[in-house]
Amino acid sequence: MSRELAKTYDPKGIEEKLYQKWLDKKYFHAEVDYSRKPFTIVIPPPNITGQLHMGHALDNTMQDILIRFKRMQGYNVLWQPGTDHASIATEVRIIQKLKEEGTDKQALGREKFLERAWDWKKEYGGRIISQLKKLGSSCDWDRERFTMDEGCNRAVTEVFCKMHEKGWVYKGARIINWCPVCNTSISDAEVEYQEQAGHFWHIKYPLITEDGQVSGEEFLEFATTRPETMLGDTAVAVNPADERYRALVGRKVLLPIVNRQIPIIADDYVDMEFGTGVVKITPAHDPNDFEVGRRHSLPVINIMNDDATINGNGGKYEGMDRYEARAAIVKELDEMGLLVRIEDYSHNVGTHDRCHTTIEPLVKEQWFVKMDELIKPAVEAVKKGEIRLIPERMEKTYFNWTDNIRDWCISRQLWWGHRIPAYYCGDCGEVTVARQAPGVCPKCGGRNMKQDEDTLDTWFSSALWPFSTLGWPDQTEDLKYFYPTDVLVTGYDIIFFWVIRMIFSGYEQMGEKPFRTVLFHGLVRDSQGRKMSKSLGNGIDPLEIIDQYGADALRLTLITGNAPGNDMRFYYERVEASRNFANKVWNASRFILMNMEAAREKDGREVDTPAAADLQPVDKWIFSRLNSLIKEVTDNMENFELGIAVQKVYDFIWDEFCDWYIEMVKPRLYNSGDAAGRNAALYTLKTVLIDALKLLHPYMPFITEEIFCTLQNEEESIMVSPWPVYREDRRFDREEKEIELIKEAVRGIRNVRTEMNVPVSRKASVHVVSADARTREAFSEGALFFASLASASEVLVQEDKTGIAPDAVSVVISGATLYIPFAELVDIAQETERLQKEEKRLLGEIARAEGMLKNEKFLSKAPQAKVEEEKEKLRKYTGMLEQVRQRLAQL
RNA sequence: GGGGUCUUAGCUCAGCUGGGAGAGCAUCUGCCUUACAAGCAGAGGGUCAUAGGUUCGAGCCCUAUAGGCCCCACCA
Repeated sequence: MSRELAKTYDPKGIEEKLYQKWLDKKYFHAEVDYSRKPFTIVIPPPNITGQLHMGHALDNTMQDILIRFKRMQGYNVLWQPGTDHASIATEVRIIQKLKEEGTDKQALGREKFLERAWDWKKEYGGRIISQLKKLGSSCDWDRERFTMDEGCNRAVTEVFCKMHEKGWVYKGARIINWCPVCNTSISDAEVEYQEQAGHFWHIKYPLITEDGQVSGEEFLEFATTRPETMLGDTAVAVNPADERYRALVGRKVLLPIVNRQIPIIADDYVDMEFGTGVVKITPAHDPNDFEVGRRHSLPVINIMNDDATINGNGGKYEGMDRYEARAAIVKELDEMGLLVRIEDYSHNVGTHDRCHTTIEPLVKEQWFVKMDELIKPAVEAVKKGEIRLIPERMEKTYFNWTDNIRDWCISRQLWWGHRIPAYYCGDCGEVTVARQAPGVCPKCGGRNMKQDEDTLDTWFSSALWPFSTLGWPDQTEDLKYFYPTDVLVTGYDIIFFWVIRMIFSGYEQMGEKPFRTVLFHGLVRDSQGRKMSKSLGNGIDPLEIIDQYGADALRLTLITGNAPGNDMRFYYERVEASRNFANKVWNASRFILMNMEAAREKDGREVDTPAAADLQPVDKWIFSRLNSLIKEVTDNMENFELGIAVQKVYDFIWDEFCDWYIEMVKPRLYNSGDAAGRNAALYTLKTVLIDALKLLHPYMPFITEEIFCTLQNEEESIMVSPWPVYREDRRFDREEKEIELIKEAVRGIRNVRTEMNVPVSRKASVHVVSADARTREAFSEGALFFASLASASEVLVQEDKTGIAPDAVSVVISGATLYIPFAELVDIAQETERLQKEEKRLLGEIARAEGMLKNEKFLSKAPQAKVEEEKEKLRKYTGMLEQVRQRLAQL
């Protein structure tokens, strides 16, 4: 920025220029350095299919704030970036594209398909990275990783093999969630339950009589929401305690259509209270039925193909879609007189969270991770506080999951992902899990080895991210130095998918937690509180916001006015407010620069450190205020209270620094012939501004950098400048109090003037009357700015009321009374009314304080400091009341 | 069914470990005061969902109730 500054801040151009500078200077780059303490964050790797959305913007802003804060504090910070191959999401997109081209996955073949996927990665994988850069993210891009790069692949294989050796990765035929559209199994976490209106079909099966005949009279009635699954029924169950059916247990019913005799079994799973107390059991297509089937050694009859059409076990329904079959079967049962009735029924249906297809529970051979042992250290870690979740309530969600955990189905019938390192011998059928493809079967020596066709759940590799990115499975220096990482910032929506899995993986593979703290944020919603989504078309593109208002404004908007873990609504008005703040900072800086320039011309000197005696009480006041701010903001940030911290900086800059301090020093800058005094003021302005900019920098990196460099007239970056620290020698309690008193006086006078419709331009003299010498001195010292702020033609400080017109307007503050003798316009009645109002207010205050102080229990139980505080207030208000009453008496 | 969370000014939300209710936007009134009208100076506006309880003292802690949102869960 040149010394000539535009009147309004325009982030365009500036942001790109500065980001390039930071890159050129390698400020983001981290190297192992044992002389400094590390601070590490691994990025939640965005999907290569992704475009930057508000959620990313929020997530990455938070991380960047922590990273920049810690960097300035002197930590050796590493923000490890990278992207995720997003197995299923990417594969679906490519399939879509193929479809548009009139071809499909099968026609292309695995190898060609993967080529296409890598092309995709090449083309779009970098897009989101460049978008993160626009946001100002200070990631170490030299270390950018990808979940399917060489190192991550090795990590995945290593973990799979190790856990297999341990018996924690196993293959088995279990009931899994099958997506018939994506044609793959999915894990429990990927199932999304949706309330759907459906039907309850009440059906009856004929009983088989004692002598093996189909009864024409006796039936067993039950209800189902999925009649088509009857094709795979292998039993009918009742509760063992159910008197109604006790005699029937052990007998059989005829499964209509299929004409199979199936047993009536007793199992506790059946709820006697629900429906007729009879449940049809389809082990192959219902998780509960599967368990029941295992307990009773029932056959498992799979009736469906992978595309959810009925297979050969469905007899004449073979080839029919599951819903077609449902209708046809209901019709046939009805014709057979076995359909009792149909009831409307609303129930939860499991759907695939990607495509929202109703999932089909199927029994299939899949790979699983055994969870019961693995999860233990992860539970302990959070229980013991070794890993801290913010906000704390997330622990409940966490434990809710860990307490009910089931084995994790990790194999996917997809091509884009980490192929499972299991090899099957075509000769003897031996399964070999190995880090390297075995050329021959270790059992029979056969050469007919084939690798498992399946790939791994995309979260399998994400779970290793905190250490795979640092070089694991090699024992690298990076790993030793940067691991465990410090903070993980992420949305609460992926706590199950990712956070928990990283935690147990960290303990299992590294023997150590992956991070100390998890900082959760909520969702960014639209202005009506709806989730931003493509289908609703209500998404707001962060890049457009950046383009229009600047990255700083966007970042500030996302961070303020919301508590950790809470969802927030996105309003343009709020971005405007943030933009306005940027402009405020810009203009305050412009003001200082202009005055520095003026002083250079007028006084022929640069701003330098003034003699202690040249610093006035106002200067000490703002230093003292800044000092407190530094302490509070630092504390808040250490405690991850990012929104609170920046709100304080905002208030300080706008209210205290701009609206008060700058206004207070103007007379000194403009009028004083005293170069030393001007220098002291400029020094204070500049010094305070620089520290305030530093506090603001993590939130608004661009504008703060631009101003910082201009102000110092040098290239040094604010992002590597030291974070301000609290200084005892900049604490000025007395000056703070005195300036606050003057502010109170100014506000009082402005109030009265506004009430009386006196324009600012009409000056009047102000008499400050106080019996306290120190107070008089304070007003005398501040007379110059006090006059300008209070529109006073002159300020007369005196011990008593001598020489003050009896009809002067008065303002009572604590410890002083101000008199403004307006020559003509004082309306006695109005003035009396005003003072009476004030009297009433003071009486209220006094009553409150007295009430507390008269309360014995308050006096004995409240902390002494609190009691003193109330006593002090009582004294203050009593004094003020006395003044007001005296004044009233005069009128 | 279990759990979480919210209910604070017209709107959107802050309010940390309990000690006199805040911000932004909106509204109203003055101001082009030589950094900023994306601004300045003022003003109005809240029984902090309801009912109890704990406490000297409750927006904050406890219990119940009402309403909203979210997550989890295999009731066929």
